[in-house]
Amino acid sequence: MSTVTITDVAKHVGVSVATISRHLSGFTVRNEEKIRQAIIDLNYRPSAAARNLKSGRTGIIAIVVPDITNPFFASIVEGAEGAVGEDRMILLVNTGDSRQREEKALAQLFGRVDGVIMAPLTEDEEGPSFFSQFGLPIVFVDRVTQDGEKFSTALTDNAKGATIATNHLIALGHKKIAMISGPLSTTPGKKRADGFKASLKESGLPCQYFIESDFSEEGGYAAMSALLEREDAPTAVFTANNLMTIGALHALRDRGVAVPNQISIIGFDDLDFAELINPPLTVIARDARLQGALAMELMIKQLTNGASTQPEHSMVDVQLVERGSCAPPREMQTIAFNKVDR
Amino acid sequence: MSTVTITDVAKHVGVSVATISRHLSGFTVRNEEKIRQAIIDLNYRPSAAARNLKSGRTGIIAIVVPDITNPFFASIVEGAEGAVGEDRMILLVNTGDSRQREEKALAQLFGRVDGVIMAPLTEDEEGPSFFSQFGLPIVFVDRVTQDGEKFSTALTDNAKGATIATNHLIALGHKKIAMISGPLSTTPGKKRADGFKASLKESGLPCQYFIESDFSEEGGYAAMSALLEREDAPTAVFTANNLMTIGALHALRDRGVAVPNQISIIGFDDLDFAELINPPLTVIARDARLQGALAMELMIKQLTNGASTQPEHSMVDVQLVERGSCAPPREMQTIAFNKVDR
DNA sequence: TTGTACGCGTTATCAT
DNA sequence: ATGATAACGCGTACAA
Repeated sequence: MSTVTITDVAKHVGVSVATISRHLSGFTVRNEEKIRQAIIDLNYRPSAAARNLKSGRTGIIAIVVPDITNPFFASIVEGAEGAVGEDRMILLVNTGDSRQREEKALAQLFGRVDGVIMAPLTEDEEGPSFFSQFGLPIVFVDRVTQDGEKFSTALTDNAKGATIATNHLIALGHKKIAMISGPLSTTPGKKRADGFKASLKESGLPCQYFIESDFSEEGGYAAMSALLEREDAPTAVFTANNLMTIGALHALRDRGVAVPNQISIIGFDDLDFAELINPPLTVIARDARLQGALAMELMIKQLTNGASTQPEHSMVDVQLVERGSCAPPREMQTIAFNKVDR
Repeated sequence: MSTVTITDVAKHVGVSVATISRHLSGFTVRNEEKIRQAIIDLNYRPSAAARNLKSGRTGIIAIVVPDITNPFFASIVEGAEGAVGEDRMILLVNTGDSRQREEKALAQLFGRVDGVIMAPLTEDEEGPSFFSQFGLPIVFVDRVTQDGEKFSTALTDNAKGATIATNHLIALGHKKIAMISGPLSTTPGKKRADGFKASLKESGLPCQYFIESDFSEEGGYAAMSALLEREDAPTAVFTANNLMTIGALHALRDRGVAVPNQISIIGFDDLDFAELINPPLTVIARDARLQGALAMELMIKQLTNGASTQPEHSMVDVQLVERGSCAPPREMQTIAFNKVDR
């Protein structure tokens, strides 16, 4: 147990604690060498707790995500980690998609961290107001809450991504286009659904195959299965996140539905193995690491500039990555196949 | 800024700070209701820093992993998170495979956390002696350092997994079996290589296709490419972790090598999409979440029982998950194909 | 049951 | 440049 304090070092060297403290803070003092040696000999480490108490700061930034095993959030965390810098650390909270855990975590966080980067479960939360009430800086990443405008955000251009995906399918000639959507209570869920519906409307297509699911692999599986059950099944589907895409692919595989011959599929968020599956998966991609890094930068800016900082909003761009999972609908394939599939 | 302290509450109610403190600790005091109300009215939150200083504990357990975007480590973290309990939290440190960051993080951790669960970069580190010197409880997960025996560990039965994988290939009739190994300086790297070599030797097969790589996707790609370059290429390959498996699959795909007809492949660690690729991937699987949970349990046990606790070692089992990526070598396929592939 | 007063380890202020 | 000391906010032994 390192029960050795600054006082012990001071006594050992024969100076006052103030001198040791100053040396630690980088000031020039008299017995530099002796002090350095004493610190090593005694194995002295400053107490973080005492420093926190004195300074009111902890040097720790919390990052709250719904599910760390989702590769997207893992990348967000990695990006944030990379941008946190030398003298701060990250406290990860994985809420496991549980509102209870999220609330509890938020309460616990106060006083332990200097700020919170968070991807809230849903938009209708009181968490953030809770924090703003206490003056703890907060930055939203990927998702916001209702009064999210008042805080800095690092989001994705969700609507644009959904529009690109939908238009891609429309351009291929699809008329019966499905969307397996995320919860409309979340930012990305809502925005992507909006983008999808807007594209459909613009092209004069009806919105007949819209399923609100839950961003999970199981949800994607169930939704895709339901879609395939329908008498008049869609010829193309847009899945609103990586996990649901995986689930949908499993459903397709289990039922022996051929992609893209029988159905086209495009997912939001790239997957590590998108090129390995057969056919390679066409997706809307974005740089999640960058998004995490941006969130951290916004947080550090707030921490540096103080409470008076104006909230800033950064946006990560999306792009279409065409691989092989989208093709014209079957009735058009003899005409357009060559043009599109290669 | 929540600059409201316990003193403010005490004054507001008209009692002493001790009474408030006792109330907070769950003791029965006189003005329960008034106190409760005052706490709400004033928005009082106990200072974690002050509590830490007093108690010497932080309620935070650090978990140090090399790469959080590796799904395996993400699952470890998730498992640990699930077992951490109500009144503790997790501090995640992602070292990004950098020894520097790892060392720095360890130093920063002291005083901020009650214990450290860690997957060290390599076995030849001084980290643990560093910790034992300071009396900070430590539990190794997935990997240990040289003197790891002295600490609690939550490992996988790596040698067994490698043996099962290798024997599976041998049983199919393969003679030219390659291994794309992890760094021999790491626990899993070394143990899996040992298991592979032992199996070969037991069957009287030479070890001609052993490549030490680095557990990364790029490394797996390079190693697989090198293997395919060889005049007398192997007919089967065992990849020592998930990322290298992905890399190897990419290399195979890029060169148009058919699996399992031209080459069989089996990987250590299951993949989310193992069933989605063509052919579905045969793997050695283990329960990473359980492993993380076990590590956390060992840590909590140590924290509860104090420094006198004897180190314990828990082991997570492995199992063969046969899918479609392994078949007899080409020259035998006419004979054995039916028997094995279905 | 309640209040007083001290200590936890550090940093900052004030004199020297 | 240095030393003594107050203060950070909380918990708790001690006395009442």
